[in-house]
Amino acid sequence: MKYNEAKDTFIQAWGTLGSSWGISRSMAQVHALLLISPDSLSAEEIMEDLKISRGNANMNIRDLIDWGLVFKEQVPGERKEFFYAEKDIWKVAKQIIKERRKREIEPILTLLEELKKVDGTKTDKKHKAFIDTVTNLESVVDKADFALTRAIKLDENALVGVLFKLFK
Amino acid sequence: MKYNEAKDTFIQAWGTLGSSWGISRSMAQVHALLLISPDSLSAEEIMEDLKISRGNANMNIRDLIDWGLVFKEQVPGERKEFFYAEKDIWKVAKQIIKERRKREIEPILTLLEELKKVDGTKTDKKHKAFIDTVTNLESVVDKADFALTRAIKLDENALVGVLFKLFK
DNA sequence: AATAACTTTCAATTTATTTTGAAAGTTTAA
DNA sequence: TTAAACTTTCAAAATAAATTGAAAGTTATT
Repeated sequence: MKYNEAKDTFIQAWGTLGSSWGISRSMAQVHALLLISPDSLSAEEIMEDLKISRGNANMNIRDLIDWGLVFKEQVPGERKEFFYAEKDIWKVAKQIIKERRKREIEPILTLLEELKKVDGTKTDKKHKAFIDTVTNLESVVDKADFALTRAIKLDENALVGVLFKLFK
Repeated sequence: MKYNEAKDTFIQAWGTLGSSWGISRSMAQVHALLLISPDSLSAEEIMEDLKISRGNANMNIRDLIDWGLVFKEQVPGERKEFFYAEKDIWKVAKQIIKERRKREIEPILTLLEELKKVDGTKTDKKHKAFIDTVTNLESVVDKADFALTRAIKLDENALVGVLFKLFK
């Protein structure tokens, strides 16, 4: 396979995968492009390469910076900004977990805590089922949260090592 | 908070969370409704409760069955089908991981393996960066896959126990 | 302080996804 | 075997999300 074909396949696949995880296709594609670029790229280059508009490029670059996955850089002698991605995929994964935890897990736990306070009596079947589900859900989310928080403090191999030992 | 308010809040929140993980709002809502229902529900009841069309209800129920999260049941003396969800959230989580692994992780690993074969020489900077990213990505996805495969074989508390020990 | 280089914004548009609902299909019961 | 009960399908419509691009905003240069 030629380089350009492989590159396009990669960017396209990353975009598709992104969509199925709630990340916009363009954002995933900008990320993919920066992941495989040895040098940092300007907004101009990203637009041209992915054939997207200036506004789209700008917005997705900003979002990636917000997610802590992309950084900007000043190149001496150049006025415009250049962007590069964190290349260490384990760091990338940890960063994504960290952000989603903050954006999604925390609010959900707050909500579940609130929902447990619903009015009702033990004898009401619907009330009981509701409390049971919410309580069980909170317990699992809580434990997953704990596990993830610990996992992202480990290095790439340690987590696997731990789980491996458990099954040896 | 009154039961009905809590119920609606829960269903609505679950729908929103679903959207941000690539699951359609309705599908997540049908799931949420079944999770908190003490009894199994007919398509009719689901449609009415969530105010969605027959086609939409049918389709999302089928998808949930495909995902292994919902089951159908025949109620003696009734012609229509009734549906109920797996209530054990740890089992639900394991099932979702299992399905996403099959649907998404496996194809990605196949693709990455393929992309490593791209033509090029060691001296080409772009080629090298591409191979590095793909290789690193494959290594992380592989390890995550391994970790997840092991994790879903554990019970709800064991995983937390393992990670806890590691940090004690 | 004027201009050029560059970045950001956002209303309008396009594209993608979800939902509807009526018709077709299927199953069960009389 | 007919009809009623129920389920599935799918083209059209509605909704939601992403994208465009031109104008406004900002910053650096002369």
